[in-house]
Amino acid sequence: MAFKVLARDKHSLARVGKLITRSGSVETPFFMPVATKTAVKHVSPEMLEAMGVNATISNSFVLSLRPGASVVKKLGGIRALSSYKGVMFTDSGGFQMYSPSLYKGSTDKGVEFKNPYSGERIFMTPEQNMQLQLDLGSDVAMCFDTMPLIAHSKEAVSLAVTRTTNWACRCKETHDALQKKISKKKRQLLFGIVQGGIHDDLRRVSAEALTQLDFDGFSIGGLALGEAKEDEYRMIEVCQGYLPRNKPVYLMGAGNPVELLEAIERGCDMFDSRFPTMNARHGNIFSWKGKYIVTNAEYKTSLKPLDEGCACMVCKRYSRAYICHLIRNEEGVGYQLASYHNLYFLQELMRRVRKAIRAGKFKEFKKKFIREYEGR
RNA sequence: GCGAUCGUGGUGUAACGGUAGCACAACAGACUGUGGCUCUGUUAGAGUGGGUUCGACUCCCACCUUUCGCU
Repeated sequence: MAFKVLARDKHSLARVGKLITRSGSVETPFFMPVATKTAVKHVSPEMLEAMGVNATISNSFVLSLRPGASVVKKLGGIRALSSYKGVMFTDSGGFQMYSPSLYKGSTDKGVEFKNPYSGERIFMTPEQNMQLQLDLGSDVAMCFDTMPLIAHSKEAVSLAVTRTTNWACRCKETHDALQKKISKKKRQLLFGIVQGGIHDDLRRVSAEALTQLDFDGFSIGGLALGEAKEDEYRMIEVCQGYLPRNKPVYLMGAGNPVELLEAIERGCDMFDSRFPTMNARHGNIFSWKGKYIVTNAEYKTSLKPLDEGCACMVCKRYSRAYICHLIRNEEGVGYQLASYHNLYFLQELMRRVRKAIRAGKFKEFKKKFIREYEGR
């Protein structure tokens, strides 16, 4: 069993659980930073450990380009490469269909990508992707999915759902076969991904089909990409109506603090996003009193910490003025300090959420947080 | 002193006898399973004075200014 529920909220689907992998377990709900090439931008594995981040997600497709699967395999996997101690996820690369510079096209067989470094074309099948993620040695792998764009027609999204389901079967079959000789406790976990855009019926079709396969967890993909928040939350609700309640649910790509609480209330257990680190690089700071932009002129001379309610290493020591100055002048340390703070903020938010759920006070916690964060 | 030359937002520049455009900077915002990328708004300009003209940043004159040359 890769997942255990430890506590449930009485008034919603919110819950505290434990994701158990071969490299350790992580309490849910949790947020994992994006470490595409096994590094969170500007934040070392050591710093992640210091702030209590015990899971990250890297990108198998990007790692296959550099340093390459054979190099990583020779080293003994991405943990040996990075020496990060937490649980390591890998994403398949399906999301890179979203990137015009990498994605060329796809068929029922697989996806054609372009290697941006060499220009050469790469054709990747679900089977190859499973082998790749095993070679990289992550603790949790994601299915190779087909990512419909928001702008796509319902017909196109429907085709993406069919293909994603088909590929999920192939991923599961390949993944099982490749790990047949490995003991259950030492196996890499595999999550299926629900697609379906913002269409209730397509989400249902996708979720029901995936549920037929015995995945270790289920991801909800294709959201948090600019659609209306009400559509996003409704899609989560639709998916949750068909996904098994004894498996972890992973909302992919979500990283906005309020959005995380809304998703947790609707039964989601885990999240990843570049939102906190990307915002940090652009000077956008998360705080308990809301998001603000520290590079704005008014902070040039502010000696306050980024967030007066924060206990992180950055807030204990550095001023807004310093970080404002560093980021304005493109100093890497500025990106690092802001990224550290934003990631710490989400970690602390998740800690408080777990505590509130355990205490039976999730709804009150959420209400209070949103009121203060959004200033109303 | 004489001659030539230059003068357009904070900076660098463009066009034109008929609404002064662009880039950077500044100011504000966006960003959600690659990207210190990128995107979106906003502010802000004709050296001074006169003349010609329906109309002048544009043509003419004087002064001031820049740069160069000559004595």
